[in-house]
Amino acid sequence: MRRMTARPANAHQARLLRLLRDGGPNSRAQLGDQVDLSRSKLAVEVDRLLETELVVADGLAASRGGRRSHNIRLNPHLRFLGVDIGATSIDVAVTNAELEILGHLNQPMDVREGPVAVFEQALAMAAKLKASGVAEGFDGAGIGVPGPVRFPEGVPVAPPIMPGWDGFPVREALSQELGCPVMVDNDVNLMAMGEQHAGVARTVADFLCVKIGTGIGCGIVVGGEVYRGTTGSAGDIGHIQAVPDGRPCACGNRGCLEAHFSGAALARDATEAAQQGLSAELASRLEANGTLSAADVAAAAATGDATALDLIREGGTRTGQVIAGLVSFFNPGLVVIGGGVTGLGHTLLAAIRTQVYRQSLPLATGNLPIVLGELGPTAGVIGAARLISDHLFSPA
Amino acid sequence: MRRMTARPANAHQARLLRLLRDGGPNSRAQLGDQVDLSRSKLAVEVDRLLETELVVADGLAASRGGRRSHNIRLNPHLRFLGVDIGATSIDVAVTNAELEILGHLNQPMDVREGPVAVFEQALAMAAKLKASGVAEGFDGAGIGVPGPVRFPEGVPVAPPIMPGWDGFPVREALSQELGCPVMVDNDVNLMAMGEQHAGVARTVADFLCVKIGTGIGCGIVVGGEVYRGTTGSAGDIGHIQAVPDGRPCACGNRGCLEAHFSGAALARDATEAAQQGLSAELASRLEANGTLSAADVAAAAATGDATALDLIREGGTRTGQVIAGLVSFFNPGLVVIGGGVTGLGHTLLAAIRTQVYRQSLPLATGNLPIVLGELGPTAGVIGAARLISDHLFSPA
DNA sequence: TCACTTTCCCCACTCACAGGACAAAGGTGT
DNA sequence: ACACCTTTGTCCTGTGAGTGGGGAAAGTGA
Repeated sequence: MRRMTARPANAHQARLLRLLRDGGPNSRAQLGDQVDLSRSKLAVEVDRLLETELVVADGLAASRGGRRSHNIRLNPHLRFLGVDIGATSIDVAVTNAELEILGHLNQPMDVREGPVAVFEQALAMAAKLKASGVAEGFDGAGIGVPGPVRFPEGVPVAPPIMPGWDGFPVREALSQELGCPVMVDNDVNLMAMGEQHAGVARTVADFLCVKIGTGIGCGIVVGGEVYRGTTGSAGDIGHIQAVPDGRPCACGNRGCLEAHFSGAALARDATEAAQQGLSAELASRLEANGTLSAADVAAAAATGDATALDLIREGGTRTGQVIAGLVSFFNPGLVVIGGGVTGLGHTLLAAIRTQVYRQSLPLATGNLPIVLGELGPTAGVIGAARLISDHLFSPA
Repeated sequence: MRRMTARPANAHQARLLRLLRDGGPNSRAQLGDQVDLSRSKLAVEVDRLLETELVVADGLAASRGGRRSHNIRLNPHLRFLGVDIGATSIDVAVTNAELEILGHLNQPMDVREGPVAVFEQALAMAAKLKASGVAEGFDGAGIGVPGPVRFPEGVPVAPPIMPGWDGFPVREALSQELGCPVMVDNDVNLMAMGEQHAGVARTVADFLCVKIGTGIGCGIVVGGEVYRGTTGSAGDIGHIQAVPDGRPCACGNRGCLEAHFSGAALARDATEAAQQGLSAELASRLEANGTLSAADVAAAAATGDATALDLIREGGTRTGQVIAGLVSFFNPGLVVIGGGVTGLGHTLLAAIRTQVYRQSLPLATGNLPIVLGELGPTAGVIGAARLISDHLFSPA
């Protein structure tokens, strides 16, 4: 099929496309109820959208007590590609225009191998998804990378954990390679957008999305829009000092949150504990695999291992301390916890909650839910699809 | 003179009013250059504004090489009242529509005497200004209070340092009393708006404005708009933990920033140091006045008193620690330091800068100015006037 | 079958706005 | 002083967006 290249010609059309994306197929009449337009005007705009083939007519809707309405839906052939590049793995997914995942692949991959190798891998995964029949081509792609991004240009800037990525023209290169529009953002921002679109944050305008993976980052949503900061590094909370004169961190300071708790730090602590004989459970796992990861700690905690539980609780407390500060400052309506370590589940969440509710003022925490992300590993790719669809579904 | 009651009828008129407010009197032609409207349309809107008497014609402008243009300016009789209620004093000022201060009064007053007494005082000061001839009445008033505010209703909520203010209908009561529209906001937000309008933050979209007075608060500006948080308590950074297991704070926790550094804490520390004989300078001042304030510490520091300098430096370091975290999180384009303790001047600023530049990542601090507020005690009242003028200069 | 509802299409009418023509008012060079 | 250009303000008309009504089409329920 020929790829879509049309864009909405005006704000009305953009509005309609987003309604169809977020609300699914809809009758003309129902659309009319949601946008403040006269019936005639609505008909004109819908007809124009039909001409561009961005939307298609799709049979008749159920009657609401009178003449049945024609259903309108986004073109079912539209396909978005969502790529979420983590520190140690790549997620690639294909969605339709309603951002429903049609196919999803995950592969381990070290981001430090550099942009060329990583994107070769990602494109191979995309090709595999194509071959499986869920897509014939892509109308747009969203890319998440684990570091700060100069958003308008789609270029990573000075990413600490991604040597070799600084200044790599991700957007341009992939746009060329894929032959479709591409948008690039920080992976944490995409997770926030994912949870906002299809997860726990659907109804909240201002919230924080804390992603604890290999590192720690925080997506900031203000008034329904991702806030990226002056240089695109907003939400970089991994290097906030959590412990005065604490552990040395790769960034050169001491006591950074990331140095005390993160996927990497947790694995290191667990290994140390196992070697010191503090936990038989962890020690046996270390012997079995040769290394320990956050997942091992989660598993050990699930068996009731006291050392593992302590590690999680202490990490949660540290994280909670930092989040408490952010809550006082930002007064969000919701805090979402996500990322690789969500496997640590309730133990972690409880520790974070305890610390936040203890340290922040009642006015800010009074009605503040702190919850785990709902979408798990799909949050990033859904957010990526959402990113590019927001871009494409806005007036040209 | 009859008070203005008109409001702009549409977004174009609102835009023009704001241009005239921020840019001063202007010719019709120059306005046309700034507002992407046809000359005919512009003429119509300007004529309508002239009819409402919100703006007046004002002679001829200088020639730009052809026929001279007529000057347009906001009605010179418009008057806004700005009231900034601090913890220990009240500032009241009258501005014209261009937000230039025409008269300004300051009086000590303890906010804990309650809203009735405080507003009686504030209204008396407003009356005094009227009597001095700078205003015959007010077309709008902005009020700043030192605590969180439910912004749409203009009602303080659970203000820690203002017992008796919780739920007091400030906006409604003052609107009745003054007979003009009133908007109420947190004093820190108003300071931020003041610095944005007429101070150091004129050209910055995203910045933080840290006010260190009796307490510590932080105004947050995102995309040129003040961000207030879900419940209006955003920016309440005084109770972020700065010192683990530090001093007990009135809020019930330990180690809050405010407990370690603020006007109140500084006065306490200085008194203690004087009593312990650590500083002859402070001791003599204590003997002279009976009490010590932040201003005494500033004066002592100016004479080179080591103890006073140490107190300031330590406080600046603490504050810097917290700000460093906020900078990592928020990635602002500017940090403004203001409030009562700006008298501590460069010593404080240097300590804060050192700490922030040391603790935050280069990407966030790379091009981050940290400066003192430019407007001093007038920032609050200018911000208050700006608040109400923003309200009045928006489509009804 | 009939009365009623809902949806959809068509058309005339309103209104905002742009943009051109022109006059008024001022500069600039000879 | 004069011709000529530039800028500004006003008037007027054309255009295109959008509204709202009328009525046909298509359905429901009694």
